[in-house]
Amino acid sequence: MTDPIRQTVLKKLTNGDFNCEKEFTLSMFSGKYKLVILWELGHVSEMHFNELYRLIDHVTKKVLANQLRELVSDQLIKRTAYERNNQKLVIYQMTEIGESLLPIIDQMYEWGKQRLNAYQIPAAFKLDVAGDISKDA
Amino acid sequence: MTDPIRQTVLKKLTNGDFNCEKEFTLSMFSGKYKLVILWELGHVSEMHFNELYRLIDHVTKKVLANQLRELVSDQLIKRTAYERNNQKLVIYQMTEIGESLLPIIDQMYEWGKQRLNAYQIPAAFKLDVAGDISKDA
DNA sequence: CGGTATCCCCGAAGATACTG
DNA sequence: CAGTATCTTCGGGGATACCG
Repeated sequence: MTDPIRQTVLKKLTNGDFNCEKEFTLSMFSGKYKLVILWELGHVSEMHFNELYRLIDHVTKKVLANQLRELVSDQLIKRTAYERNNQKLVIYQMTEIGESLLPIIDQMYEWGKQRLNAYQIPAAFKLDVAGDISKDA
Repeated sequence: MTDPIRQTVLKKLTNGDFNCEKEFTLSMFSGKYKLVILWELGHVSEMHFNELYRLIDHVTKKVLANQLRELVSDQLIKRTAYERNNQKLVIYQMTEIGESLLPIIDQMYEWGKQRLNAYQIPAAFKLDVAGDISKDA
């Protein structure tokens, strides 16, 4: 797997499934948990599989593994395996390319926050969000 | 239908299906043709249904109607029906809220362009893109 | 710890035909 | 012109169990 861009994406490109480069960008983070993963990895230097697994509500290992695999093959994050005390460990961390995406994600966060505030979203949601990395209480 | 936010989105909000406000933002344009629609409407003052239909490759009327309906109910675009010479006409145009999303879409366009250039995407795609509203030839 | 392997489901999108 | 109405397909994601 030396492909610079994920196979499916390439296929879509050649098929003309993307109308434009913005759809290409969209495809980078359109998986259900990709934004959270990028967000979290954008705030710490590294993370283990199970850390992410525990952090992200309701995700299954299979799906998480999948999202991570795609993010890796899109070169937004990188995976490093090593060993300590006969224990196999793996860390995930952002690449530069992944980091270059963070400003966009930040803007998405801000836009959503503005918009949700404007409509007084039910407390149920606000509680849920409190678990996320938001500075304001 | 006086709902400020689309039902499905609202349901997801109350269910806690969104981990964060960035996922909410994502849901605004994650339909297959929403980015193009917003992009096009962002560059002209208004557009008819069939103009969009002809402009967007491979979309079916059903799907286009669906995407438009959701964009309307998310208040990103607005729909106006009127009559001329016994002909029913409809125009779609951006709302202020929709326009506030354009900077993000622009950034997505730029990011994708950078990234695709870095990998010399096949000419087939570049031709496809040429049909889009891009200033550079 | 860091994943696979199966089986299943559901909803978005496609194909095609029709309408006021 | 601006859509509906059906029927079908497809694949991302969920549930659960197992593995080195």
